[in-house]
Amino acid sequence: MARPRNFDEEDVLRKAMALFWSKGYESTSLAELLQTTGLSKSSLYETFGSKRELFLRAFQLYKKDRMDGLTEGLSHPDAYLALTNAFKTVLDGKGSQMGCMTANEAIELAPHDPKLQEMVESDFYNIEEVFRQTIERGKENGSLRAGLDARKIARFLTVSLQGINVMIRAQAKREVLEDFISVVLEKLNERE
Amino acid sequence: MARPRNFDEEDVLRKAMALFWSKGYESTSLAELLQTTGLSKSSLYETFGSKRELFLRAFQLYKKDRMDGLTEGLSHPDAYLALTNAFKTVLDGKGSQMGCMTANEAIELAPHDPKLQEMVESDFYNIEEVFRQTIERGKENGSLRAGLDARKIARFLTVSLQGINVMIRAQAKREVLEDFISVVLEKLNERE
DNA sequence: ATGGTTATGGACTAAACAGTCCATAATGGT
DNA sequence: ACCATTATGGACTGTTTAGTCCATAACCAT
Repeated sequence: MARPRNFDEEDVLRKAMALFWSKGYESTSLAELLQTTGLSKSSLYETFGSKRELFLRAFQLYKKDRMDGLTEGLSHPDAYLALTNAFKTVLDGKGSQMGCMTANEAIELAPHDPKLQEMVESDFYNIEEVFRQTIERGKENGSLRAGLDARKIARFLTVSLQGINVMIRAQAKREVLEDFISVVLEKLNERE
Repeated sequence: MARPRNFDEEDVLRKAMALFWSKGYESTSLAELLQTTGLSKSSLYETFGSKRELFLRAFQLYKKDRMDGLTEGLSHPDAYLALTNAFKTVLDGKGSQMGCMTANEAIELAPHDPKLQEMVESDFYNIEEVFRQTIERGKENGSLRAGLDARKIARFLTVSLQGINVMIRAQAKREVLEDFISVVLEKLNERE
């Protein structure tokens, strides 16, 4: 019926995501987006409408990808092992150098962009929730001590993760992050 | 002998700092800088050379100001009280909404700008050091338990602070941060 | 008060920016 | 094979960007 697209939308979104993730929104130019996605200007505008809309869709995809990864990483029945593993993965995972796109946008865009503030906030809340559920599960099956305040510890882990993301992006020494994570994880073990 | 400047250099730097702190480097235009400092273009370029050099000087001033504030906040002889107070101050302090400029630049500029990476890294190290010294002092005068690993806990506090800065900029609910800080501070109290 | 010196307003530039538009290319159904 | 439809390359636009430059203004020592 009509001429077909010669690109895959999700593929393009992932390439755009990597760029925005690495450089931020403002510092990523349309020219760069065109170059790394391989799209022409018309195709990009026809398909996504504007730089901002492209960004929003890329960011949504990031949130989904990351949440899927986190949920899967936390799926181990032993909650302590699950959480330990999740935190250690952050040091060597895919976006090891780039930190977390949500943390990046929390700093770059959230303060002056209500829409993004909301997207960032909801992502942080989702992270808190998946941590909380993991902790509840651990309390139930005995892999974490019963006295833990699940919500409080979940918030502790969520904010801790953002600290790690900042340090990663600043290229902090590995030992600093290892020390940090080891102290964070002690919180899950200690007797009161 | 010659026509005098009709502005105070440090005053201008502080105004520029506030702008860069709030909006980041790229998103702050020269036009805005001129408007809020009141300088003319010629004066700004004559005095500071370029947008980047102005930014660097503003950032240096920020680092100095903040380190002075932190050192003073930690001067209380009781190290536990000193640290408690320092963390609680972050919630209501001056740049309450804007987070920490160093954390902001860690995310915006450090990954692609070696000079800034270095400035950010050294700031984080200085924070770690002032925490460490406070902890050592606490161990000596009995306000903290002797078993603490000062460097490790100092790193824990440093990274924790960056987590808080991200959340503040994302306008996280106060209770989330209060929960976080309360867990962080427990680390200073607990028996092993 | 005049001259040497620096500060400053404002016109100017070149490049980069996001975004628009249209003529043409490529397709698949008939 | 042709038509209706959508995709695309590339020319084009208006704005904003950081930065330059020069003629003039303001000052202070003499």
